[in-house]
Amino acid sequence: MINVQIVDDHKMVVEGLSLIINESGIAKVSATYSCLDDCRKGLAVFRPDVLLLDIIIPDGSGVDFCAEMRAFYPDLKIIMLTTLQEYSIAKRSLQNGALGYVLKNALSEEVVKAIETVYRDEIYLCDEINLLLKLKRKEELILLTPREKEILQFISEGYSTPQISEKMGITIDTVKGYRKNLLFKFKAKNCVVLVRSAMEQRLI
Amino acid sequence: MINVQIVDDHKMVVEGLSLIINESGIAKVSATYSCLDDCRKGLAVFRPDVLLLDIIIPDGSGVDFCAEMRAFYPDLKIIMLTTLQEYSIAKRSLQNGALGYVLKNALSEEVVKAIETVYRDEIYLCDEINLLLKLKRKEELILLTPREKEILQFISEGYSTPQISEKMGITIDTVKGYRKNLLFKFKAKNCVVLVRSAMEQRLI
DNA sequence: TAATCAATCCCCCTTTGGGGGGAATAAAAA
DNA sequence: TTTTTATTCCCCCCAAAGGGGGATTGATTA
Repeated sequence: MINVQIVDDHKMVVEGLSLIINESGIAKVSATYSCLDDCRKGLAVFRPDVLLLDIIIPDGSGVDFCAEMRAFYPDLKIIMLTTLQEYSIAKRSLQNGALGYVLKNALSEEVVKAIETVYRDEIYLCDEINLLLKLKRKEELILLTPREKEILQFISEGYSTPQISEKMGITIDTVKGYRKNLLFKFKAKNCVVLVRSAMEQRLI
Repeated sequence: MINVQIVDDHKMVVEGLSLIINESGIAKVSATYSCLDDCRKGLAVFRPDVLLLDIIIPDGSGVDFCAEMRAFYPDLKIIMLTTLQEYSIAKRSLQNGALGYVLKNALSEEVVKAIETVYRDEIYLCDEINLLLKLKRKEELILLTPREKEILQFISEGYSTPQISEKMGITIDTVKGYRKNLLFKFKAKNCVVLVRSAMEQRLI
């Protein structure tokens, strides 16, 4: 019997999912958490074989949490369970050590299949994500430096270049340089598109 | 026995929810749909007492669909079932004739309670939304004219004022006028904030 | 050691954005 | 009928954005 735990703040998903997993006969849900902090504490006490992990969680990002838990518990198999059908998120998750990626609009049986697969230490991706990864394999992930993230954040809050330069204690020209570089990295024709892309990739 | 149908593209939610509603003994799920178009066809054939309606659906907006269905079937009770804990969405839903608003991170029992309540033609709001509506009662909803929506869309796609004027066949000055008006309506200091707010309110 | 890269700064220039006004038209609502 | 509202257009002006080119430091990495 595979020991499974779930992190998701949507109680309805958790309840429905638990029912289905427990009835499958091959796995059972030993604990559920609605936030990352609870999960952190729970895993320290009682460690499951497989962790089903949502990405949008009130107290943090499931993607980052994935990397954190993999560092602590290298044997833990993590399956991302999310509504986000986006290449950048899926790729980031896999880079952070997730073994599975299942969309919430998949059938529940798919979760059971995913649990079995990652338990054998194999990767399980639902069809939609598999396709996305194949199609967009060439597209590179946008990696931002800390300074770039700061400036992106200020831009998205509507601050102008002079205002940002004052807030950060650097010259206007430096800020301008970062702006240009951000536009280049995102292939965005202006700040509006830049912020929109960043929001869609959950970088803001 | 209250007759319930569900529209939600997250099959896991639908499956879990159906189990719980059917086991409650007071309601049963007679059909489920994963898109609005299926639901439109289904309701024409077999009409339930209560419709549980997600807001983010692949082929359209649950909020708009709510108004559409209420026009066709005035007796149909609609409960919005969503992850969106946002004032503007909740208010828009109620204005469009929804009788209930339940967050997906509520307990499943809350859905059963909501079904019973709206079946008696009373309004059911989960606590979080009730609080939001009380707190933000003064904040006015942003209503956009068709032309404003078009221009907002173009702005969010990164087009400049001259480009928009060309695309729409109106002068640059007219587009400028709309821009200024949009900034005013959203109380946004520039286009970046405008688009960000619009995205957060799902107007884009 | 040589090469990268993040972070900082500088110059040039043109286009776009945004704040301030105002006004005509036609349709819809009061 | 009067009033509101959506749509359209016009003026002025300045600040900000964005495209192009560059350079220097210091840390990390190959």
